[in-house]
Amino acid sequence: MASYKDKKVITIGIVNELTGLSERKIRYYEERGLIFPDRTKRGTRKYSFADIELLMKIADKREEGVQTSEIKKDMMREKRKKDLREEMLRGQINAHFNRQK
Amino acid sequence: MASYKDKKVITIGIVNELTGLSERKIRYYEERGLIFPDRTKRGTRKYSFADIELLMKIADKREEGVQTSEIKKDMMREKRKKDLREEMLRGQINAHFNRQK
DNA sequence: CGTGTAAGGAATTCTGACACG
DNA sequence: CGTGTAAGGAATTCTGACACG
Repeated sequence: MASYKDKKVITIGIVNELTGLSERKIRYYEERGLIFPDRTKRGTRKYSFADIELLMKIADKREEGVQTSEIKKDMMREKRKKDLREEMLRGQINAHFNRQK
Repeated sequence: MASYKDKKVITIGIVNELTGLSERKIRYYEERGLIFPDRTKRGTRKYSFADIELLMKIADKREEGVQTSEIKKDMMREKRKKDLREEMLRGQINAHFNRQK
Protein backbone atom coordinates (compact mmCIF):
# COMPACT_ATOMS: atom_id res chain seq x y z
CA MET A 1 0.00 0.00 0.00
CA ALA A 2 2.87 2.39 0.69
CA SER A 3 3.58 3.33 -2.92
CA TYR A 4 4.92 6.45 -4.57
CA LYS A 5 1.86 8.41 -3.49
CA ASP A 6 2.66 8.00 0.18
CA LYS A 7 6.43 8.34 0.16
CA LYS A 8 7.50 11.56 1.84
CA VAL A 9 10.19 12.93 -0.42
CA ILE A 10 9.11 16.42 -1.48
CA THR A 11 10.59 19.54 0.09
CA ILE A 12 8.46 22.52 1.04
CA GLY A 13 9.67 24.67 -1.85
CA ILE A 14 8.39 22.11 -4.37
CA VAL A 15 5.14 21.78 -2.45
CA ASN A 16 4.78 25.53 -2.79
CA GLU A 17 5.36 25.24 -6.56
CA LEU A 18 2.83 22.42 -6.84
CA THR A 19 0.05 23.84 -4.66
CA GLY A 20 0.60 27.57 -4.82
CA LEU A 21 0.35 27.72 -1.03
CA SER A 22 2.87 29.89 0.82
CA GLU A 23 5.39 28.13 3.02
CA ARG A 24 3.89 29.98 5.95
CA LYS A 25 0.48 28.46 5.28
CA ILE A 26 1.92 24.98 4.78
CA ARG A 27 3.77 25.16 8.08
CA TYR A 28 0.76 26.60 9.85
CA TYR A 29 -1.51 23.74 8.75
CA GLU A 30 1.07 21.41 10.22
CA GLU A 31 1.05 23.42 13.45
CA ARG A 32 -2.71 22.94 13.60
CA GLY A 33 -2.38 19.19 13.16
CA LEU A 34 -3.84 18.95 9.67
CA ILE A 35 -0.77 17.56 7.98
CA PHE A 36 2.23 15.52 9.12
CA PRO A 37 5.38 15.77 7.02
CA ASP A 38 8.41 13.64 7.79
CA ARG A 39 11.76 15.27 8.50
CA THR A 40 15.25 14.65 7.20
CA LYS A 41 17.99 14.13 9.78
CA ARG A 42 18.66 17.82 9.65
CA GLY A 43 15.05 18.80 10.12
CA THR A 44 13.88 19.68 6.62
CA ARG A 45 10.24 18.83 6.04
CA LYS A 46 9.37 16.13 3.50
CA TYR A 47 5.89 15.70 2.00
CA SER A 48 4.18 13.00 -0.09
CA PHE A 49 1.89 13.37 -3.10
CA ALA A 50 -0.93 12.37 -0.75
CA ASP A 51 0.04 15.30 1.47
CA ILE A 52 -0.10 17.60 -1.53
CA GLU A 53 -3.60 16.45 -2.42
CA LEU A 54 -4.66 16.91 1.17
CA LEU A 55 -3.19 20.41 1.21
CA MET A 56 -5.22 21.32 -1.85
CA LYS A 57 -8.38 20.09 -0.17
CA ILE A 58 -7.49 22.14 2.89
CA ALA A 59 -6.93 25.18 0.71
CA ASP A 60 -10.38 24.74 -0.84
CA LYS A 61 -12.02 24.57 2.58
CA ARG A 62 -10.13 27.62 3.78
CA GLU A 63 -11.30 29.54 0.73
CA GLU A 64 -14.84 28.62 1.72
CA GLY A 65 -14.08 30.21 5.07
CA VAL A 66 -13.85 26.97 7.06
CA GLN A 67 -11.56 27.28 10.09
CA THR A 68 -8.66 24.91 10.56
CA SER A 69 -10.28 23.50 13.71
CA GLU A 70 -13.39 22.61 11.71
CA ILE A 71 -11.31 21.08 8.94
CA LYS A 72 -9.54 18.97 11.51
CA LYS A 73 -12.82 17.79 13.01
CA ASP A 74 -14.08 16.83 9.55
CA MET A 75 -10.90 14.92 8.85
CA MET A 76 -11.17 13.02 12.12
CA ARG A 77 -14.82 12.20 11.45
CA GLU A 78 -13.91 10.78 8.08
CA LYS A 79 -11.07 8.83 9.55
CA ARG A 80 -13.37 7.32 12.15
CA LYS A 81 -15.85 6.31 9.46
CA LYS A 82 -13.08 4.74 7.43
CA ASP A 83 -11.69 2.86 10.44
CA LEU A 84 -15.20 1.62 11.19
CA ARG A 85 -15.72 0.35 7.65
CA GLU A 86 -12.43 -1.49 7.83
CA GLU A 87 -13.31 -2.89 11.23
CA MET A 88 -16.62 -4.23 9.91
CA LEU A 89 -14.93 -5.71 6.88
CA ARG A 90 -12.49 -7.51 9.13
CA GLY A 91 -15.43 -8.77 11.17
CA GLN A 92 -17.10 -10.21 8.08
CA ILE A 93 -13.89 -11.87 6.98
CA ASN A 94 -13.47 -13.42 10.41
CA ALA A 95 -17.08 -14.59 10.46
CA HIS A 96 -16.54 -16.19 7.09
CA PHE A 97 -13.50 -18.15 8.20
CA ASN A 98 -15.05 -19.11 11.53
CA ARG A 99 -18.02 -20.63 9.72
CA GLN A 100 -15.61 -22.85 7.81
CA LYS A 101 -14.21 -24.45 10.95
CA MET B 1 0.39 8.02 -18.09
CA ALA B 2 2.26 10.82 -16.32
CA SER B 3 1.48 9.76 -12.76
CA TYR B 4 3.33 10.16 -9.48
CA LYS B 5 6.11 7.90 -10.69
CA ASP B 6 7.12 10.30 -13.43
CA LYS B 7 6.66 13.64 -11.71
CA LYS B 8 10.00 15.31 -11.12
CA VAL B 9 9.77 16.65 -7.60
CA ILE B 10 12.64 15.15 -5.61
CA THR B 11 15.77 17.15 -4.80
CA ILE B 12 19.23 15.66 -5.05
CA GLY B 13 19.71 15.39 -1.31
CA ILE B 14 16.66 13.13 -1.02
CA VAL B 15 17.80 11.12 -4.03
CA ASN B 16 21.06 10.60 -2.18
CA GLU B 17 19.13 9.38 0.90
CA LEU B 18 17.01 7.05 -1.22
CA THR B 19 19.72 5.56 -3.43
CA GLY B 20 22.86 5.94 -1.36
CA LEU B 21 24.61 7.44 -4.40
CA SER B 22 26.80 10.49 -3.81
CA GLU B 23 25.64 13.76 -5.31
CA ARG B 24 28.81 13.75 -7.36
CA LYS B 25 27.83 10.43 -8.98
CA ILE B 26 24.27 11.51 -9.57
CA ARG B 27 25.41 14.68 -11.32
CA TYR B 28 28.02 12.79 -13.29
CA TYR B 29 25.48 10.31 -14.67
CA GLU B 30 23.51 13.31 -15.83
CA GLU B 31 26.63 14.75 -17.47
CA ARG B 32 27.02 11.48 -19.36
CA GLY B 33 23.43 11.61 -20.59
CA LEU B 34 22.07 8.72 -18.55
CA ILE B 35 19.52 10.70 -16.59
CA PHE B 36 17.58 13.91 -17.19
CA PRO B 37 16.31 15.76 -14.14
CA ASP B 38 14.15 18.83 -14.47
CA ARG B 39 15.20 22.11 -12.91
CA THR B 40 13.41 24.63 -10.73
CA LYS B 41 13.47 28.24 -11.88
CA ARG B 42 16.56 28.71 -9.77
CA GLY B 43 18.36 25.72 -11.20
CA THR B 44 17.93 23.08 -8.53
CA ARG B 45 17.66 19.57 -9.97
CA LYS B 46 14.39 17.67 -9.56
CA TYR B 47 14.08 13.90 -10.01
CA SER B 48 11.15 11.45 -10.29
CA PHE B 49 10.69 8.04 -8.70
CA ALA B 50 11.33 6.61 -12.16
CA ASP B 51 14.67 8.46 -12.17
CA ILE B 52 15.51 6.93 -8.82
CA GLU B 53 14.80 3.42 -10.08
CA LEU B 54 16.92 4.12 -13.14
CA LEU B 55 19.76 5.41 -10.96
CA MET B 56 19.70 2.20 -8.97
CA LYS B 57 19.92 0.16 -12.17
CA ILE B 58 22.84 2.33 -13.27
CA ALA B 59 24.52 1.79 -9.92
CA ASP B 60 24.18 -1.99 -10.33
CA LYS B 61 25.77 -1.87 -13.77
CA ARG B 62 28.60 0.31 -12.55
CA GLU B 63 29.29 -2.15 -9.75
CA GLU B 64 29.59 -4.83 -12.41
CA GLY B 65 32.23 -2.64 -14.00
CA VAL B 66 30.12 -1.48 -16.95
CA GLN B 67 31.20 1.93 -18.25
CA THR B 68 28.70 4.78 -18.52
CA SER B 69 29.07 4.80 -22.31
CA GLU B 70 28.05 1.12 -22.43
CA ILE B 71 25.16 1.71 -20.07
CA LYS B 72 23.99 4.50 -22.34
CA LYS B 73 24.20 2.27 -25.43
CA ASP B 74 22.18 -0.42 -23.67
CA MET B 75 19.56 2.11 -22.68
CA MET B 76 19.28 3.39 -26.24
CA ARG B 77 18.99 -0.16 -27.59
CA GLU B 78 16.17 -0.88 -25.21
CA LYS B 79 14.45 2.34 -26.08
CA ARG B 80 14.65 1.48 -29.77
CA LYS B 81 13.12 -1.93 -29.12
CA LYS B 82 10.35 -0.40 -27.09
CA ASP B 83 9.62 2.23 -29.76
CA LEU B 84 9.51 -0.54 -32.36
CA ARG B 85 7.04 -2.61 -30.35
CA GLU B 86 4.79 0.42 -29.97
CA GLU B 87 5.11 1.20 -33.66
CA MET B 88 4.03 -2.33 -34.57
CA LEU B 89 1.14 -2.22 -32.13
CA ARG B 90 -0.05 0.99 -33.72
CA GLY B 91 0.22 -0.69 -37.11
CA GLN B 92 -1.98 -3.58 -36.02
CA ILE B 93 -4.55 -1.24 -34.58
CA ASN B 94 -4.66 0.72 -37.82
CA ALA B 95 -4.96 -2.47 -39.88
CA HIS B 96 -7.86 -3.54 -37.73
CA PHE B 97 -9.77 -0.34 -38.21
CA ASN B 98 -9.02 -0.17 -41.92
CA ARG B 99 -10.50 -3.64 -42.38
CA GLN B 100 -13.73 -2.38 -40.87
CA LYS B 101 -14.20 0.32 -43.46
C1' DC C 1 37.10 7.31 -16.96
C1' DG C 2 34.76 7.86 -12.61
C1' DT C 3 34.73 9.91 -8.35
C1' DG C 4 36.30 12.68 -4.26
C1' DT C 5 37.04 17.07 -2.44
C1' DA C 6 37.71 22.08 -1.23
C1' DA C 7 35.89 26.75 -2.78
C1' DG C 8 32.72 30.43 -3.03
C1' DG C 9 28.39 32.01 -3.85
C1' DA C 10 23.50 31.79 -4.18
C1' DA C 11 19.15 29.92 -2.76
C1' DT C 12 16.56 27.10 0.79
C1' DT C 13 14.78 26.01 5.07
C1' DC C 14 14.15 26.52 9.95
C1' DT C 15 12.48 28.73 14.29
C1' DG C 16 10.56 32.29 17.14
C1' DA C 17 8.57 36.69 17.02
C1' DC C 18 5.99 40.82 15.93
C1' DA C 19 2.13 42.77 13.16
C1' DC C 20 -2.60 43.08 11.76
C1' DG C 21 -7.22 42.28 11.88
C1' DC D 1 -7.45 33.07 13.94
C1' DG D 2 -4.71 32.96 9.82
C1' DT D 3 -1.13 34.86 7.42
C1' DG D 4 2.72 38.10 6.11
C1' DT D 5 7.24 39.52 6.98
C1' DA D 6 12.04 40.62 8.63
C1' DA D 7 15.90 38.20 11.24
C1' DG D 8 19.72 35.24 11.81
C1' DG D 9 21.66 30.99 11.35
C1' DA D 10 22.33 26.51 9.49
C1' DA D 11 22.10 23.32 5.74
C1' DT D 12 21.57 22.68 0.58
C1' DT D 13 22.72 23.07 -4.01
C1' DC D 14 25.32 24.75 -7.88
C1' DT D 15 29.43 25.20 -10.97
C1' DG D 16 34.15 24.78 -12.37
C1' DA D 17 38.40 22.90 -11.08
C1' DC D 18 42.13 20.05 -9.37
C1' DA D 19 43.48 15.34 -7.88
C1' DC D 20 44.13 10.48 -8.59
C1' DG D 21 44.41 6.46 -11.00
